[in-house]
Amino acid sequence: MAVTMKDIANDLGVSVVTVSKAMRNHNDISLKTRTRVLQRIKELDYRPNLAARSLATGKSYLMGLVVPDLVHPFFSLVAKGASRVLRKKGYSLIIASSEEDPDLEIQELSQMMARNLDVYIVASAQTGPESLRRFVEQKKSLILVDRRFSSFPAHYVGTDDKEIGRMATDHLIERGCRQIACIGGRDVSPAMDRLEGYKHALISHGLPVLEKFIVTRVNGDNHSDGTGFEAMNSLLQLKPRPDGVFCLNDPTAMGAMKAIAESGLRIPQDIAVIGCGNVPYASELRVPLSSVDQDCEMIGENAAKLAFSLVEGKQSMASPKTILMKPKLIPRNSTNRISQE
Amino acid sequence: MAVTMKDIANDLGVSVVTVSKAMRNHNDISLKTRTRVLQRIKELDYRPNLAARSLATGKSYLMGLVVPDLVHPFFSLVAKGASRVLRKKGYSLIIASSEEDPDLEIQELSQMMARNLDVYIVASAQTGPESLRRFVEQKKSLILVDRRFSSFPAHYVGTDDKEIGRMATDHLIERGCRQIACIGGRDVSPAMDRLEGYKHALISHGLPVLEKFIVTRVNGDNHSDGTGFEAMNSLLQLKPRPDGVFCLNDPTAMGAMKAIAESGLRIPQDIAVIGCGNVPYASELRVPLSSVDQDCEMIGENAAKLAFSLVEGKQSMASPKTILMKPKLIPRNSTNRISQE
DNA sequence: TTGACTTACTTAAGCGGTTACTGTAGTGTG
DNA sequence: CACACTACAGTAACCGCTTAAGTAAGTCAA
Repeated sequence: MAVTMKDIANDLGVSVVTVSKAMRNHNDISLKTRTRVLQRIKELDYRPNLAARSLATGKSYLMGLVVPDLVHPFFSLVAKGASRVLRKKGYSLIIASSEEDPDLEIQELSQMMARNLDVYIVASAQTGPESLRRFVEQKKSLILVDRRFSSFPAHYVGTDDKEIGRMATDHLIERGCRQIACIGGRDVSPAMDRLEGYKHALISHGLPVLEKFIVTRVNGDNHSDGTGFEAMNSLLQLKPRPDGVFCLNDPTAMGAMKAIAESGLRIPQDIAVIGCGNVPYASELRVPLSSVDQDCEMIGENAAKLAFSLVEGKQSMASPKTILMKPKLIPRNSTNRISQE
Repeated sequence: MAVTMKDIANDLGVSVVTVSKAMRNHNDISLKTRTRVLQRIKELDYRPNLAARSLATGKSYLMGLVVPDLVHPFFSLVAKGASRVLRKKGYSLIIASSEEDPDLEIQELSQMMARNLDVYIVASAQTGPESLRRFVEQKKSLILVDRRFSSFPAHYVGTDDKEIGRMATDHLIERGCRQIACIGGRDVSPAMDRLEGYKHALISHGLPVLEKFIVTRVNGDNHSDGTGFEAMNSLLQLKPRPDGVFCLNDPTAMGAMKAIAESGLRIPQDIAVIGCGNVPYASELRVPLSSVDQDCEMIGENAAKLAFSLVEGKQSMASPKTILMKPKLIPRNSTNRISQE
């Protein structure tokens, strides 16, 4: 069996409580004793049993992260950012993937609740906030990332999605596009907000908002599905054809680019394409893809930092905080119409 | 506070032990009592406190996964596969990233050991097995994935890397390449084995193994670094120039393709390129990349299954098991010289 | 020199479960 | 009808750690 406090206490002829206190720098232990204890701890390579500590303190020193898809770079970057912050404070991260399935998400969260995690960070696949309410009821600390719900007050870390929509659309307009389509997901807050930004940008440039140019699909953010490809193919049938496409995320943009390429049209000369998320391999695609960067790692970092302020009682669930990253335009060849005219 | 067994016991006028036994289908509880207990459990949405259970049983119902880079699709797919298996059995997964730093890896593992995880699954960034020995000494269950160490007997789940090397090189030869270079990592077992397979394939086709055609770098498996790019640039200086390149992994291949493209040469006509790992976006790259698929998810699944057989005592650390996936060639345009002759 | 404080440590209790042992009806056996 | 047996439930102890409440010795001012 592993070394316990008892072993150390016996070796040194003190009580376990003394060991416990010495270890955690309580101030009613003499320097001499503390030194002896720490010395012995080091010798035996002792590490406190966190399950026991958790039981005694009611804190688990664990945070949970539930994402819809671990393989999507967006979420793995969020995980990486969060992980980096937690590590420094001796916390560990339990990660679960909901595979975009609302029921599975709830199941994973239930599992986590049995472990009494200190904070739950969730990029939710729910269509509404109902299932999440019981968190708040059970006084659990919940932080939403990426996706939020109107009329559900909760801590949130994400990106200024309206700004993303504006930024991407402005960029296409600036590059000379006038028939600008939009492809993306549905029902999730980032998609809705980006779409709103898109419309706003069109209007403020005096361009019409055409419903036929807007294609939304459920789960439009997945590598494996053909959302972008199919949507683009249907857009290519239209007259006039779009000369620019804003894809609400990069995987969709990849599908769209494929469709354009297969139809024999050129990117960006015939149709310019811009995505969002700035996946790490955006520059290596068939045409290097312009995208709007969201600084995913910072989203993770900020979520973790917010998590700590919840644990430490500096923030409460009662007054939800919202942290929005500033998006950043990364122009690449897929919208480079000026130099290639 | 959350519902405890005590609450249920009080409500029903029985002892906590009865509740505990009923919950876990012990056979010395009457059907009637069991039903009442389960009923009440459901009503109150009770979930046993896993920290307490862990303390009492010595099992944590947690498995740990340490990978060098969570954002690399290979490892996130492994995580996904493992996660899927664990979920079904009520286990959770603690994931940590070592960022390819051996010290950080040890630190993360120490953290995990404090939680008494049931099994540790590691894609190690160590250069040797020394630091891992203490696991075996402390009788911890350890499973290595992807990378292993000679002279360190441990459970291992990976791919038949020599076969990968043979397969990729054979493919290039079959496509007419005769000057075949190889770019990849160093010091890690997959790289060494694939290189061996590469040499073996050349030899068995009567082709010479030229050291100048073999470029190895430490940490050659990272998106952000320029290993593939730099290595390819140096290869392009050689006379005769290689007409085919086997990159030990896809990110390296992406760098190599970039270098080739920038030099004005064509893929695959002038130089064919094949990678390994078959990243999800391989088909969307500037030239769709031929690759050798490793079935990463299955690696994760198998590691998790092996983990359970360790937990259940069906396997022991004393007789390490090795599970190798069969690699699969996925030809794409980057080696498509026949139809484009 | 005595009571009031400190300082440094210990004892007791409990966190929420589990396991091993005990006890008590009811049942069947010879 | 005494006996052993089975079925069911309860009691006690413990997992390793923390917190709160002692306690004993030393320090100091009046």
